Amino acid sequence: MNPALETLKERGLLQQCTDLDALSSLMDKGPITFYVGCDPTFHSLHIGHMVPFFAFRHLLKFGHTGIALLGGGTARIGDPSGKTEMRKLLSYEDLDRNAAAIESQLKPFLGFDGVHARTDNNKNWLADLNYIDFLREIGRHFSVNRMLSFEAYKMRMETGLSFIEFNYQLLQSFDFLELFRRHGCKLQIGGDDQWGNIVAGMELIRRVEGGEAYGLTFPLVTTSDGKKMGKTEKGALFLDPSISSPYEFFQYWRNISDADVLRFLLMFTFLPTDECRALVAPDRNINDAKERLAYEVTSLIHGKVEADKALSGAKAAFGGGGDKNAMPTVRLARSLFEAGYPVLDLFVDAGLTPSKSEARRLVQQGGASVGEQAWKDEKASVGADLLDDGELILKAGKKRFVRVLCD
RNA sequence: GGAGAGAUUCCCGAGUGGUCAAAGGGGGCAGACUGUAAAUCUGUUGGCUCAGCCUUCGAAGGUUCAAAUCCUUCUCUCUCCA
Repeated sequence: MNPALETLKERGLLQQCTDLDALSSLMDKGPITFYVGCDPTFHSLHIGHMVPFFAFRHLLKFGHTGIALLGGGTARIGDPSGKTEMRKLLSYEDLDRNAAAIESQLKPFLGFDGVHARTDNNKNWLADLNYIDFLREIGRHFSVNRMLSFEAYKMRMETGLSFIEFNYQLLQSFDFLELFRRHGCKLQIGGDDQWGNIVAGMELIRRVEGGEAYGLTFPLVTTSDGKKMGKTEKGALFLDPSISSPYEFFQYWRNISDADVLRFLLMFTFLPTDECRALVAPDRNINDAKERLAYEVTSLIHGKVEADKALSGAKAAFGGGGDKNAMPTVRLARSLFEAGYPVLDLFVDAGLTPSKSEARRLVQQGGASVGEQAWKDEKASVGADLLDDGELILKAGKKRFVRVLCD
């Protein structure tokens, strides 16, 4: 098999391919152009979105040319694949803003140079489409019977599928066709939920242009307990540091299940395969592997400086040395402590708890610590005497720490 | 356009005049067990000046000593028919 495809396979980034043999020999002959799409439905990507972009980088490394397609046009509709409900329609302004934000998140990761890696936005060709022309030229190639048989729509057949969403597949197929025409793009990669859309695009290219194109999907990333990673999940881990701080980001990876470590090392880092396997060997401490994973991914997304800080902060918080300065820190006025800081207020102000009621619960359930000491009395106040050199460590539960700093 | 059904706390989903801050499940949080893991068990899960009070059951009015529960109007969703 072609080495690039081989790499994707051993990295767990290959779920299905429309014609693996043919694609492999095509890629053997020389660099090809591929694309991956991403709809700007929010102003930040989350880690689940990154899987295709890891594959993107692998393919770049093998000399292929990638296009990251921002779905400024398709996002006006919303992809129904795998969703239970219609997505809220966003304003064009929001979509433009989101697309710009996402592009700037991808830039450092993919290093768009305009030659080997570039972006495009399908708004460029979708926004001003003429409906009648589109139906004549593109719509006639789609069989509704066939579309209805796609797994992607099954779920929505239960809850209802609007016509606008039903068109999504045509638009995505049209994207593929456009990229094929404009840039000779012959491969679309994406999550496995995109299979139907990808196949449809491939077929459209064959019908309209008589061209050969391919599709390749990655497994949908779930955690070993079956939860969807990122995507619809609530506690999605975003790339935007103002939503998910680098420290939180690091901790997410540090705390994944044992069963996921190898898979995630392969998927979300560029460590050599052998090294990934060695890290999880039975004679090695699995926690070291998690730490390495956390460090590597954080470094890829937030940069080495932030990764070092997060690692150091985590060590300080969990008692493995490290640097306290790198722990999540909150500044509070010393005078508040001198006056006696009610614990509940303190926990809220430190951001460990969203409300005083929750702070109260935390204390009552024995999850609160002030300066390494369990704090039992919800009514008591924290005085300045507990400050150690203007500093105080607060703990909520076992994993959430904040270092309070007073001037 | 016609006929029905529905909108409940983060999500799903009970509740049909007071005993409802609202069953149950999911998720979250905390405790025990551990390895900053998983699984399991336990507790907890609107807010506050917390044995009390305040705000929540699509929106606005109304009936009542008392409404998530009854009436009116409105908004939205779904199903069936045309």
